Amino acid sequence: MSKCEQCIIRKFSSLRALNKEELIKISGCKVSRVVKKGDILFEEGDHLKGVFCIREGACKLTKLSPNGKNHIVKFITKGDLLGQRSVISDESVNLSAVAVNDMEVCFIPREEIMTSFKGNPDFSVEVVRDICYDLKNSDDGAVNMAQKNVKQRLADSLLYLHDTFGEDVDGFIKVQLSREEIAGMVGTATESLIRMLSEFSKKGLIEVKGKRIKITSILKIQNVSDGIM
Amino acid sequence: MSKCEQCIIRKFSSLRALNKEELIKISGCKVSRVVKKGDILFEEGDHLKGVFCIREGACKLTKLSPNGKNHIVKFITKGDLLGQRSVISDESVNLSAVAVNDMEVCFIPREEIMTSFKGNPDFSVEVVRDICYDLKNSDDGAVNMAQKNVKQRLADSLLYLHDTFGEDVDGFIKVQLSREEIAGMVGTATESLIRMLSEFSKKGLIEVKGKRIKITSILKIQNVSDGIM
DNA sequence: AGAAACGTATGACAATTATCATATTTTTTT
DNA sequence: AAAAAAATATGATAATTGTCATACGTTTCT
Repeated sequence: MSKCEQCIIRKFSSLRALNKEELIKISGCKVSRVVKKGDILFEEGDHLKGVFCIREGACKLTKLSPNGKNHIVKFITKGDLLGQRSVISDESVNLSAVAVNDMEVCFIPREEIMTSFKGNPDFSVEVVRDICYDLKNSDDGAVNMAQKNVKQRLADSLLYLHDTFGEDVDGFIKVQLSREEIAGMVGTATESLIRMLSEFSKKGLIEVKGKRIKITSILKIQNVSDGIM
Repeated sequence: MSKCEQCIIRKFSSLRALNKEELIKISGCKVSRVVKKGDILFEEGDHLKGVFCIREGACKLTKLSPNGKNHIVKFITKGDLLGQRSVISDESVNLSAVAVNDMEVCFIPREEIMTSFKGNPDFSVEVVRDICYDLKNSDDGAVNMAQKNVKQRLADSLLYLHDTFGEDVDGFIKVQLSREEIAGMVGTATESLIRMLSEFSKKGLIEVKGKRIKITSILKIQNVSDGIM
């Protein structure tokens, strides 16, 4: 089993603020686990006993809307921590986490996180910084949802996916989502989403091959997002 | 000048986790200030040098959408702290704060907050808890914005206002907003909002007297919010 | 291989919402 | 108190988006 000290996640998440002793301690009690595509890490209402480190793969954070649709709030990818919010505030999670591809995750028990949080100010500042960043993004997202139309929101979602997952060798976004899932991100009906994807495709903004999507012109998509059409 | 130790705000915000010495120290360097209705506490992009304690009155947190409309993200009222996020993460604010009525606020310099945050684990846990709570609400809000229609969102906004400001003696919500401001909360055109208010009024869900709004049946509004119409 | 199930796509239509024009009312200013 | 400005209200219409029906293509299962 590999040690936390050498793990890449440490470099990019709030864990970077931990000292050697803390890392060794965590290394000893963490549990590694493989999560298959479609598997559920946790569900709305669950009480988490620790945080997940994503070593490989990605998952979506979803929330069941009152209308019965599954809304994708965001994606958590390699190098991210998952579950910080509810572990530290000691509340049940308000979102479900489902793997969008095969994952490899480590589980760090709540006690370890809290001990470091209370004992290591550098760590607590980093954790809060992470959560504040999420809060800022969430507020921005809410404004976009409220003020933009579906076309603009689709543009936003495509840019977000591109940003989060990057491109493969052919320039396609490195994640495969169903049309229904994308509709769930954008907040629209699946049929409407499909139509809009074809429209974007016809206008040469994107190229679609099955589930794979390539952004042909970031600038043009950016313009759509900003309402310049 | 009154002391922080006796201030009501202390009881309801994360400040309750501060000890006597910390409170006395803060008491000594805080600055009280009166903010008139319509005055700006800070604007998108500003770098805050401390947090505000709201002793009296309320302000709206708004964000200018790419479409040029002012979206109201939330309200901060008596007893709340304002600016924690950006003070602790040491980033510029992403929202503007504008007084919706006359306010009385205290300003606590950044250094005081950070010293306590780093030195008093109880306080840092409370602060994070507050921010986590905001994050949870923001995520929920984003989902509602994305998945609900305008009518449902108006119901949500009315319930939120009722919750946040309470009722006056006649049962009207204790805040007066322009139609444009409410439209900015809901994320719709002002004309659409006005129509929907009349519709709610005709159906007996609310009673409208000028800028004053009374919810006649919380249950019915709740049902509208949930899509039961 | 064939059937069933599912995801994707498209047409037709209805419902929702935005926009523009124009009253009407309220508030502010002079 | 009258005039001007701003906010509220309503009608007409267009644009956007959702819903239902149906067809087509893929995947899955036996």
